[in-house]
Amino acid sequence: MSTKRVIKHPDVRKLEITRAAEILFRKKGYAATSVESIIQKAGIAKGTFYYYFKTKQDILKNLVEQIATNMETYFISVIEDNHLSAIQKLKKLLRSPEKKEKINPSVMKIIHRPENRELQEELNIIAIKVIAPLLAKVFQQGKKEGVFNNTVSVESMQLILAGSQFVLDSGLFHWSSEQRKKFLKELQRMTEQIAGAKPNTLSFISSE
Amino acid sequence: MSTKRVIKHPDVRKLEITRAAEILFRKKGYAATSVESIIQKAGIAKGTFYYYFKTKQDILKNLVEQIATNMETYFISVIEDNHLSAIQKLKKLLRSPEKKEKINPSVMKIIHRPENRELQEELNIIAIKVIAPLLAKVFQQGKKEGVFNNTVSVESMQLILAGSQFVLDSGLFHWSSEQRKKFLKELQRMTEQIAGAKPNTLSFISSE
Amino acid sequence: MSTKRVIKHPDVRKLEITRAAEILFRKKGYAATSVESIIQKAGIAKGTFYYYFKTKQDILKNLVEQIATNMETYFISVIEDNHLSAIQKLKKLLRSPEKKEKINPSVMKIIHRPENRELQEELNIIAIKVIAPLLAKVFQQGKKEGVFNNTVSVESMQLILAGSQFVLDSGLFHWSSEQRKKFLKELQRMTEQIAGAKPNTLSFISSE
Amino acid sequence: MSTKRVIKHPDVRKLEITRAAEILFRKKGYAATSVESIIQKAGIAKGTFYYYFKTKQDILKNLVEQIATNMETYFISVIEDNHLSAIQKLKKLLRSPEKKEKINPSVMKIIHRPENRELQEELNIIAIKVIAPLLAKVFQQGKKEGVFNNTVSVESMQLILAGSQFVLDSGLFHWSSEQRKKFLKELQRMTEQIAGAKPNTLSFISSE
DNA sequence: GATGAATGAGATTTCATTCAT
DNA sequence: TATGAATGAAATCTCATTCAT
Repeated sequence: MSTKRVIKHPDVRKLEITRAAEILFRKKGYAATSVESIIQKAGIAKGTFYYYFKTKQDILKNLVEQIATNMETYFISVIEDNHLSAIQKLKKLLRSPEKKEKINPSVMKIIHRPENRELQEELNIIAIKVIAPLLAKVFQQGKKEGVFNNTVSVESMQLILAGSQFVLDSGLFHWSSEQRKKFLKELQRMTEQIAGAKPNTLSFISSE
Repeated sequence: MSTKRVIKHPDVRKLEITRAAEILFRKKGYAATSVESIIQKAGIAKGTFYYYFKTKQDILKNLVEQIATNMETYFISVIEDNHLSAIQKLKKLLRSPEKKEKINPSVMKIIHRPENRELQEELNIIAIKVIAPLLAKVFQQGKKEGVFNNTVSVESMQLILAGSQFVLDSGLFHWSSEQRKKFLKELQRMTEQIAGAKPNTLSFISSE
Repeated sequence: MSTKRVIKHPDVRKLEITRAAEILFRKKGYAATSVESIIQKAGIAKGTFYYYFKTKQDILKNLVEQIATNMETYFISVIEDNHLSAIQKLKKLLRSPEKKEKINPSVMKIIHRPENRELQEELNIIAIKVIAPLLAKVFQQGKKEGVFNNTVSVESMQLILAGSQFVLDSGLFHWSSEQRKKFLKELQRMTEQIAGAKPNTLSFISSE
Repeated sequence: MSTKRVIKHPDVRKLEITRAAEILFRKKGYAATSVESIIQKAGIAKGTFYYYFKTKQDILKNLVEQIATNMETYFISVIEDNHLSAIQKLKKLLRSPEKKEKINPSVMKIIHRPENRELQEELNIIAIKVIAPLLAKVFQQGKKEGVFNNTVSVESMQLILAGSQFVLDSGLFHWSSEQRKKFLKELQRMTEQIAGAKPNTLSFISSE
């Protein structure tokens, strides 16, 4: 029954466990994911889990911090790149595969639940409070570059971001791919209207 | 010691239990609410709960159906009222106290969780699929009445609805009342831009 | 496997569980007694245990309070009986079978452990702080009745009580019955010396 | 990150671990002290602990044997010193700082617990069986020297020893310093009465 | 209709111990 | 000698659900 004891570098092991947990959290939610299922997926013993994480909550907190840091770092790195135009930055930030890896809406939902209230702060900061202002900055740059006519307020940015995330990325709705395309097209149009851009300036939004 | 057995009309009893559950679900989430706490709040015995509801899930399903029906009925009643202009209808639908009672974003969140997957359909129908198209209809009426210049697509409506709900009504963010006002103002402006309305046509959006 | 569900009066059930726990606590100590073993001895399911007691600690606390109350009540009842002489009271208090049932040195030891620190107060009150003063009172009565020549201070009483309890009743030593007799004889002599009584006035101390 | 591997003389290392364990056992009890906490206090790795001690029990056994040997050696060395009078010996044995270091009531309590039954014998020998008889011998010497009138039986000695230890040195009671003084005074008086000594012959008992 | 005692599967967590390096 | 990652049995506790009354 018992497999041989395999020793790995702590960082590797910890990452493996985190990955296993992440997958399960996304699939079944935090509460419905048992530590038992995590260790089975990770191929470790119960004790190993608790060697790396103090509690089940702890692994969630880890996950969040990781994502938060990743996201912010990535966004800032793009924004501070002086070689890029506003449009180029938006492309990178909104639809690039790099971003896909970092943002993690389902984990956000987990965290937002009242029983994880202590972790909310963290998320307030990233998703809406950090990312949206950073995006608003890029739109400002766009206005300077003459590609947008309006100033986009941080609040508008937050509303748009939240809306698209909830409708498109939350996984709560099961849209057909046509419906999805329609949504992205409308999102593009809305954003162009709000920013005062010429039609199709932001066409990359709707091309997945 | 033991409380007297109190016999009530089944419908009354059932409603009482449902109300107790609703309050707790909103406050602590579905998973974190124990049947024990529900019966305590409702002032009944364990067995009584299971006399009225097959399972814990069952009471949630009940709650959803109830809300869904209430909401849809209310929206349709307003929309079908031929005496009202588009603006009047929007006022009633978006900011009236009657609506406040019926829409229930926290229950929606409960339901949307993966472990309650069977209940999602229901909510897809109401929140985004039913309400948004109904609102889009009213905007269409508004265009006919000459108060809006653009057609507002169902999808835009859904994005705006989702965004405002998530940011403002989810209870996940703790905005100051000024920030809240700023959001509502921006929401108003965004909606006016999208609908192609004159500034302040939809001022009621930002007057709580 | 599963036996039929047997429903009993809560008081009866609670007492049964308490008794089972008491026996195991005495035999193996508090820490070494698992809830599992308690429920097996009591013939109940895990849940039933936690239906009656919030935690494992809780049943210990219960036990203590029970003993404390019993003991004090009994001692006071004897002391306030005006028909009895000091000697008669001491007989009743020190060696009667009624007392045997109430005092419970092994539970006292459990409680005195540092990890149960919160429960110590309780015991300070009974064993040393309550009982010893009550006994000292009886010795005072004895002096008035002319059977003792010395006043016995509360502190002396406490030291004697503690010593005899630790050596004889703690169960930590495994004395032969002769050794035990010798101890009781010496305890008798010591007490007589301290109280200033004629030899064998307190002979009942050494006659089990 | 990882601390350098420090190599020490085995005896030194073993002593360090033993000391760490002793402190923790006294503070929190044997069961409540984890091997983890011991290695942390000792600044070593898990494996190192198990290199020096077979099991957790093993370190306790070590501790006991050490204490037992120390104590007995010390007592005998004092008793066999022909230059000292009985009173001088008692002074050394009962209240000297050397003794303080060697006797160890809290470890005794640990050991006396039922789950450590195998270790009890050891302690029966020291605390009550070895020390008390040795003290009784000194009282005998005192009688020969004319300073005591009565023979003090081993059993009386054991009762007094146990009582004073339990009440005063167990740490289970939190006496004020006045109460403590009162106890010592009464202990002195009791002992003098039992030994048949003139008042204040044993005054050193009550002078800490 | 209503009660609440009883259930038991399963969840989280602890910790003494092992073993590959 | 020394390390610390890995183990897994066992402990405590939760809670939706059942059922005799």
